[in-house]
Order: sequence, then C-alpha cells, then structure tokens
Amino acid sequence: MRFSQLYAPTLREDPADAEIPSQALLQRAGFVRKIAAGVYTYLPLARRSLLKIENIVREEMNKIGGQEILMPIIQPAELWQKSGRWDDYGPEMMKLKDRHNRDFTLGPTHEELVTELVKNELTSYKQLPVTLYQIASKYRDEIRPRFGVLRAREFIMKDAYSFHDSWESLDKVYLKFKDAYSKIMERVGLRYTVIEASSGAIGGSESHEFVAFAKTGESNVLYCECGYAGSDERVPYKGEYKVYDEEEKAIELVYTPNVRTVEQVAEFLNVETRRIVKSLIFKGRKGFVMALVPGDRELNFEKLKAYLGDQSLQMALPEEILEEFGVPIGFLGPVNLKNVRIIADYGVKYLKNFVVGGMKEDYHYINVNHGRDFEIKEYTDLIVVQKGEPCPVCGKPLKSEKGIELGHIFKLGTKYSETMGVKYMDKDGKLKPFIMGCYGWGISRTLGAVVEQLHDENGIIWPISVAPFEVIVTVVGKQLEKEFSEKLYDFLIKNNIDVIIDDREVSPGVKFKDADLIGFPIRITVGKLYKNGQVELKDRTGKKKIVKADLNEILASLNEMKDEYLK
RNA sequence: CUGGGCGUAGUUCAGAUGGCUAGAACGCCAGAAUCGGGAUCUGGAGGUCGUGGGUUCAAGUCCCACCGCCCAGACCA
Repeated sequence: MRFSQLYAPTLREDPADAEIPSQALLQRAGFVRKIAAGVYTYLPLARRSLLKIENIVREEMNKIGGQEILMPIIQPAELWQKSGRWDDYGPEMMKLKDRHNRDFTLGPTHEELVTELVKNELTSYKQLPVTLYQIASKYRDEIRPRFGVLRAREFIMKDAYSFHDSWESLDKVYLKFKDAYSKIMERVGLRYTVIEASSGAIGGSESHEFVAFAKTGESNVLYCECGYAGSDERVPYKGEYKVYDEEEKAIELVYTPNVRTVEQVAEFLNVETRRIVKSLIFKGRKGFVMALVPGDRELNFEKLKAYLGDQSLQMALPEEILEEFGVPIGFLGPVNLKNVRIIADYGVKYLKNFVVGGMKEDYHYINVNHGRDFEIKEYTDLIVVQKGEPCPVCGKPLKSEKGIELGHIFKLGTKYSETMGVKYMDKDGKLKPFIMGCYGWGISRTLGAVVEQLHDENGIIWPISVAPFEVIVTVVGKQLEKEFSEKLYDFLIKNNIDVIIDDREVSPGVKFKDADLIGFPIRITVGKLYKNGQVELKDRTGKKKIVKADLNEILASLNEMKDEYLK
C-alpha cells in the first residue's frame, strides 16, 4: 500500500465529542468516522485491523470445531414473540415495519434464529454436538451510546451457539470456548482476566466474562493473587460482620426535618452510618420488595436480582413509592410495613438499636430492633464488595481494576429450546429439548479495547497481530532515498511483510507524526543516514536500530525487532 | 425516558447587551522555497450560521417548536 493513495484522513486535533482515548485516537488517526450516535463507518485502516481480529477469532473458532454461518440481520417479530423476548428485550431492540406493516427487528442477538434454524434439520442425537457461529453486525438501541466503538448501537460481534444432548457434552464444549477465548486475548495482545459473571437477561447457569483491563472500562473487576477474579456485581462478601451486643433500647419516632440521605441522618442524629439501615424498594414480577442494607454499604442490585430470580426487577420510582406507601423515598422503613416482602443483608442481622425511616415524612425511628419492632424472614448477601476486602477463595485482600468486557460465555441449558419447542430424538426414542451454550465476542469492541490499553500521548501502539500494517517505510529525502525506499518496499512485499510506504510529498514532520498517531509497530526511515549507507529501524515503543542499507540485513533486523516488540 | 449543556467552513473554535458584506487557526487548492518531528512564504476556494415558524426597520444573536449531538443515571459484546 502507498500512503499517498490511502484513505486515512488524520486530524490534527481531538474531535470535540471524544471522551476517552480510544474514541479520540481512532477518529484522529483516520480509522473511523461517526455517522450518528453510536454508529460508525470503518475506514480502510480500521477495516484491516478488524479483519485481522476477525481472523484470529475465526481461526480459534474453527480449531474447536465451530462452523461458520451467516444469519440475517433483519428478523421477523414472530420468532421473538415466540421466545417472549419481543417484549422482554423491549426498547433495546431496533424495530421496524415492512411495507405490509409487518414487524421486524434488527437483530441484537441470534438465539431465536439459530434455534429456529436447527429446528427441522438437527433432529437426532447422532448429529450432536454441533457448534455454529457467525461474525456479523448487531443492533442494540442503547439508551446511551458512549465511548465510541466501545458502546455502539451498531457493532460487530462473533456469536456462537452449541447444541448438546447432555450437560457433560456442554461442559466439554464450554471449556473449549474458555480456552479459545483466552487464546484470542493473548493473540490480540491484551492484558485480561476471566471472571465469573452473573448471566443477566440471557438466562442459564454458568457464565464467564473475558475482560480486557482498561482504566476507562465499565466493568469493575475484583481479583486476587491466588487467581480468583470476579465482577463486583457478583463477588460474595466474606468479610466480618460487626456484631452489636448491647441492650435493646426503647423504639422512638423522632422528628428529622429535611434529612433524607444516610449521611444527613447520621449527622443529624449523631449516629454512625452503619447503624442507619437503608430501605430500598424494588418492583418486580411479583410486586414490591424491600431490601435492607447497612447504611455504610452499597446495595448490589445484581445479587438481589439473582436472589429473587427476577431479571425484570427495577428500582421503584419515587412517584410510585409515594403513591403506594404515601411516603417520600427518604423516609421509607420496614416498621409497620404491611404486605411487602423484606430481604435483608446479613449485616443487618447483627445490628442493634438502629435507625430506619419513619414511614412518615420528616420522621425516623431510632433504637429499632428486628424481631421486636418488625420481622425479617430472609437474609442474604446483598452488598457490593470493595477492594481490600477478603477474597472469597483464599481470604487475602482483593484488588480492583476496571475493564472492558470483550467475551461472554454462557451455559444456556434448555431455556430457548424449551420455550421455542426445539427438540431432537434421543437414543431412547424420546424427544428432548437441546441443551445449549452461547458464546459472544465483541469484534469491533476489541478494536477499541486494544487502543484503550495500548496508546501514548502520540497515538496508538498496535500489537503486530492486529496492526493495520506491520511496517511503514518512511521516505525522507530526494531521488536516491526515494529509489532505495521503493526497492526496499518491493523487497519487503516479496517477503510477505505487511508494509506500507509513506511516499507522500509532505514534510518529514508530518510523516513522523502520522506514523506515530496511526501506530504502525515498526518504522523504517530512509533519510539522512542513507548517505552513510544506513537506514533507521524504530519500533513504536521507541526501540531503535541503525542498520546497513542492505535489503537482507534490513529484513533480518526487522524480523528480530518484530520478535522483541511489546515483550 | 429524566435532568443539564451544545449546534457557526472539512476540523477546533471566536462572534457582550440585535447593526454581519460572518471571522481565526489548522486542513484543502495553485505556486515558491525546503526536506529528520504536524516547519516557511505568496495567492485562492470553501458557510441555506441544525430545521421551521415568530418578534423587529434589522436576527448567527431574542421567542416558540422540532431535529441532531454531548454529559450524568438504568443496559450490554
């Protein structure tokens, strides 16, 4: 490729809307252009990197027996109504109508389509297991697209689905995916971790997330030197619970005008925050639920959802609460609360003489004790674990780091095969629903994650494996330098080096700045040293070598440099 | 969806209290000189000021509506 022909419009300044480095750099370096909120065009440089990422993923999928297919983006509503997700998935789905007024969606995922696909063709246990996958665009009408390519409304994803006649068979394939996903992370050149994850709306049992570390990531990972890692949405609390061993005092309703938050109440009543029990109201499939958490802890919404087994659970709106309970949210409490299921964190169990909302505007109860003033029947772990608290496996203090979720694997079980009535004939002559697994990998998100993890103040630092080009030959000089550069360029191409030559008629400064910004791993400069019979090799991390201007010697040094790069 | 902000050249921005024949820098085009860190000089092109309506002698500027974008919240690869 010749830079003079390349469509890579670089920008001198960061675009106004960029929030995080990858978003700014991918736009500045001429990789992507935004067309609408969360919708991007991938320019040639990005397309090349994406294809490399896709190929790595494709190779790893094929190695574990995946078979590539390509399913339509447009999907009829009926399939989604059958699985019940037309409404469940709700506003996240991009919906449209055809000229006959029939409903369609731009697929946010493809479980419905694959199950429908195999419905008639995959009918016998003899054909199992089968793993199908595709690499395709997905659509999710995110409430708030953000962070450029990391949270887009249109994005490229690899999604795979496996079909089994036993849990053992699923376990085997699941492990293969786990392995393959780790290999993908390594080949792409990312620092990452694998965490146990709650399976969210997709349903099913076991689930792991593959998270690339990045300061700007949206997932919070807690990990331990013993190897344990988990999402802060799921890590169980294994710390101590402070036990209050004291006399129960008489409950009292006190006037607390305009104090609503835990901090305000603590200050007003001169009580430690731990003793103020937060009462939070949620609305789920079975009506209202109240969760109680010690005032110094944060409620873990995912844990509550998992405990209740209700993914539709939502925080009740202040208006709903006012209407239902006649109290503004700051003054909710479990005392005198009727017909609402109460679930408390273990921490509440050991509290004595605590404070709760008075169920009356501007009032709180003090010296409240459960068992006496109200009943708690259900205790569970409901808090968000903080860094420094004990690891659930070995007890050492947990560390925390942010990350970007790139891969997610699930054991789905029979959730879709049952609701959609997709069955195979087993050995014993009985029809049984498939046991399924599903496995996602964000391709376009990987592009963003690499940039997020590997960049400096001058631009992107691509790993060799996913760089748009591995090597750039930068020509700085006149006729002689140009001639040698062209010879070198042809020679490298003949030797299968993924090379681009910067043959533009611009000043050297522009060439160097662009090369750093785009982030080619290795730059070969044919310039002022050439009159001494030398060229300069420099990798994007700053390592430099002066080499004799001899084609074979350059190639040898180049290969050496590639091997050393980013190690 | 809720709350806040913004919308002027390809890009980043400036245009108090209405007076605009709308600016700058960078980029772009033509030319000169130059060639190791977005360097210099000369000349030039480029705008329905987001859209529609209103107030006014006069609207980029004030009012209303709509659209789009950005930021803070609930979701996810």
